Amino acid sequence: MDSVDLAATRLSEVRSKGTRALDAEAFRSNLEKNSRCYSAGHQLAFEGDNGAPVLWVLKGWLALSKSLSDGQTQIIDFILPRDIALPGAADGLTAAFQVEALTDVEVASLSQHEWDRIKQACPDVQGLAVNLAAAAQARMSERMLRLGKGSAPMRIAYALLELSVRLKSIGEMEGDFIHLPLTQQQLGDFTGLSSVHVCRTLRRLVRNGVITTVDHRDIRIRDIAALSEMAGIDVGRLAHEISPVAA
Amino acid sequence: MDSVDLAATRLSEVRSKGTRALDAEAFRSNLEKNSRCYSAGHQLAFEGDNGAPVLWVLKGWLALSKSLSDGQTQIIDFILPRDIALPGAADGLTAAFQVEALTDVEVASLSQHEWDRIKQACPDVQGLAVNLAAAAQARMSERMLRLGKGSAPMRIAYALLELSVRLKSIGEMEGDFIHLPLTQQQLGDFTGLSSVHVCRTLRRLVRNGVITTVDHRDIRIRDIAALSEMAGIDVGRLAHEISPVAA
DNA sequence: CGGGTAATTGAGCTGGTTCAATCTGAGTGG
DNA sequence: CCACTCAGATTGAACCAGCTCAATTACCCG
Repeated sequence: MDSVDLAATRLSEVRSKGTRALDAEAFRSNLEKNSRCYSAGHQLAFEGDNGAPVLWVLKGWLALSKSLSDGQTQIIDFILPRDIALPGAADGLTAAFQVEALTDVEVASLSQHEWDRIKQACPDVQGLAVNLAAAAQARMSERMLRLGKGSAPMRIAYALLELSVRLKSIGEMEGDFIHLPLTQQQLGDFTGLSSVHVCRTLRRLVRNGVITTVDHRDIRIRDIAALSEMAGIDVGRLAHEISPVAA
Repeated sequence: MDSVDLAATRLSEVRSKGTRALDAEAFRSNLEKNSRCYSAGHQLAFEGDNGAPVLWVLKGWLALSKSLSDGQTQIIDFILPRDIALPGAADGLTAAFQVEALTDVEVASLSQHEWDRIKQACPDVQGLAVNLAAAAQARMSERMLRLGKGSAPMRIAYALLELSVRLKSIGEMEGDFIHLPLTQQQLGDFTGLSSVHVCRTLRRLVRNGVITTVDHRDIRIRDIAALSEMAGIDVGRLAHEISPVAA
């Protein structure tokens, strides 16, 4: 399945109520026309940039992050395949986030104007965007709760579960393995912890038999019940709350 | 100006591109029909409730919050007059937040179905919703950055500035005074701090002449430059990034 | 093999927490 | 007008989770 098919798949899921196929065609050609590849580590945009485009990820991971003046960085969200990143601030003019490719990525980049046009032409896309935005808000809220009030183990456990749920929903989870294209530093920027403490916390999870790690990047969840309890969440409920188009 | 006029005002701002006035009428009558008043402290919804309605706030403040099983609470966002709260999770079925009235409020409550209908009938409302959602995401992101990586003074300073910007944009800021209908406990739930530390941090701000407090609820910003620096933000830029319909 | 990045581990420090005592101010009833 | 009450604010003291600093190890790649 190539990457455009991936997006089309998600589209067809949404199109369950039966609207015009032509819209999907127009949209697909637009995506194809605009899609580009970038390699891991590439910066697609910086905070404060003008003319923030809409980014439709076909393949790979993006990180949306914000930084303080002292260089401390917080990863606000990960954008996975089939997701749409709207890095614009409320003024619609500047980017609210820095956007970095965490893996090699294939991304369709649309200007605000093109994006508006596509949404008009294709109600499916409009609906998909609304669903994806709701999912993004839901998972950000769960993270904020833990960022504000949770312990380090809870934050790490939640991050692993959130990502496993999201990967599973796009068919990129193999059994109970998740591949995280992240350094411990980045996992710390995501969970609001120092890289050192991420390491210690992960080691403790391994020692307790909750997870095992291979290669520092591939994590196997051995005891999902323990992990869920640590994260303070029921995995089934989480999947409902943060997955777009659960139906 | 009564509360429905308030909402209509915001609507007319958005309607600058000149669409049908009838839509606005239909929408107004729908709002009027559905608006209700609740008194401070009233719980409008609980996390996990079924059939989460859309809440259009005409008057007063709401808090959207989430809690851990040990009772620790994080306030995810405040909903101010003219804002629309979408407390639904991604599944569209259950509420992702607890919704509490912080003051006496007047709120129009719409079911998902009514909300969809209004958005269809009145593109202005659709556009407004998109703008408000973008603003909400932008301010949540700023807070996440500080929740993950900022010190207590930075979080408090940012919270004060965010709220002052938002109050100013709806004309509810009198000079350099902001009235916060919040206990220090709630301010702590918002900033991810204990109420004790909120108190200490506010006292320090007062001691340094950055703010003064009256009555524990009315805060006067005396040195906005110092507060901005502490928050790590430029107030003008913040206003652009988190204010819907800046134009 | 050398060089560089990321992970791991140890040691000590500190910002923010918890616990607990007191203080303040707005009601409330007599 | 005062005494009583109760929620919230304030302050002190002790504690600790997570941080920083620093050294070492593991791994990848040319």
